[in-house]
Amino acid sequence: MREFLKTKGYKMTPQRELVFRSFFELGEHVSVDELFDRVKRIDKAVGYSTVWRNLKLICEVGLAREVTVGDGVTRYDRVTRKPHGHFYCLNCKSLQEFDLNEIAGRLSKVATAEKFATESFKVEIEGVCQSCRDKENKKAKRTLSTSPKISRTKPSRQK
Amino acid sequence: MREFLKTKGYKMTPQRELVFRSFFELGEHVSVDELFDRVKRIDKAVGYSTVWRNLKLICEVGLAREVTVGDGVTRYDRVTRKPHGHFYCLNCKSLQEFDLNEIAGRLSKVATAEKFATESFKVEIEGVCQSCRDKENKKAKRTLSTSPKISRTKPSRQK
DNA sequence: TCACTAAATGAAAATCAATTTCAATAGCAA
DNA sequence: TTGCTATTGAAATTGATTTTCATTTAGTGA
Ligand SMILES: [Mn+2]
Ligand SMILES: [Mn+2]
Ligand SMILES: [Zn+2]
Ligand SMILES: [Zn+2]
Repeated sequence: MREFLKTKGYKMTPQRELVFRSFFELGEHVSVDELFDRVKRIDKAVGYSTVWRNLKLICEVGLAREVTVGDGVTRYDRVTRKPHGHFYCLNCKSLQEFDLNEIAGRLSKVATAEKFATESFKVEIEGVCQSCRDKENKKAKRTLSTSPKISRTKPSRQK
Repeated sequence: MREFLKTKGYKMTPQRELVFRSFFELGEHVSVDELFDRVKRIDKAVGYSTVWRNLKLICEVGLAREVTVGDGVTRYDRVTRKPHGHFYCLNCKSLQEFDLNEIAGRLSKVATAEKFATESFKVEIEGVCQSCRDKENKKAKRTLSTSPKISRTKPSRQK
């Protein structure tokens, strides 16, 4: 890792080391805040901007990609294996991955047909995950009179 | 229109009328700022928040959808005909649409297989559009020595 | 080992789109 | 008309992201 960065003109520092390691431990769909919390648990002197900058760097060198699902918080997704799309649960805000190889093929064709030089795909399915629907069903059984539907309102940017 | 809104408990006002009309005139992939500018040209007394709120309302009543391409600016897309995906040119930031009916079918299958209750799809192809590549090629012919590649850097949120 | 230089850091400030607040205004139903 | 409520516009707030800047540090090579 140190060597890898050195060839690109970057230096290795304890903070960078920690941020990188923490990111790869956390794995998928990590937000800056989540990573910052994680890093702070080990070294509370590390600054937010350091975490942010190193997350950007991880993307810069091609080890992660930004994922924006429209809830106002950018997540960072480790670049591994084959391309994948995301299920985004509007209720619990979780992300699940699904394979994209079949669909990617079709998208490539479309892009070629339209003379578009593809850099990447972004495929997202918004809806409600099974776990949320199960919970909802249980609740519905208890409360037969009213129908407390799952709120599918788009989340506000505020906490 | 007035009647349509009335049934949902909304009132019609000159400002609302103007915002709605302007939105449908502009058509596709409109940002709040763009719409605000347009509206202001006709009535400069209309406030930004009024435009914003009415754009939200247009979505609320199902006439438009938000489109987020990851450049930090939400666009609003008139809901028409069949579902479509977007080409997003990383160079000129333009959006082009492409048909999604074939791909949508596959996505539905994937969602069903994973017990996910789909609400909507979001399919985006990032890359460089033909027009941008043409310009680039012309430039390359003139300047044979250097190679002034198109910047594919993700745009900053700042103006 | 030592000194030098560019890169990196942390705190704070700035930016920016999005959203809310609030007092004043204006639809519209009765 | 009257009264109630939705709507408006300006300004303030929010929350994520990004930059600034003074200081520290990694890596280089004498
Ligand atoms: Mn992922
Ligand atoms: Mn569109
Ligand atoms: Zn869920
Ligand atoms: Zn272009």
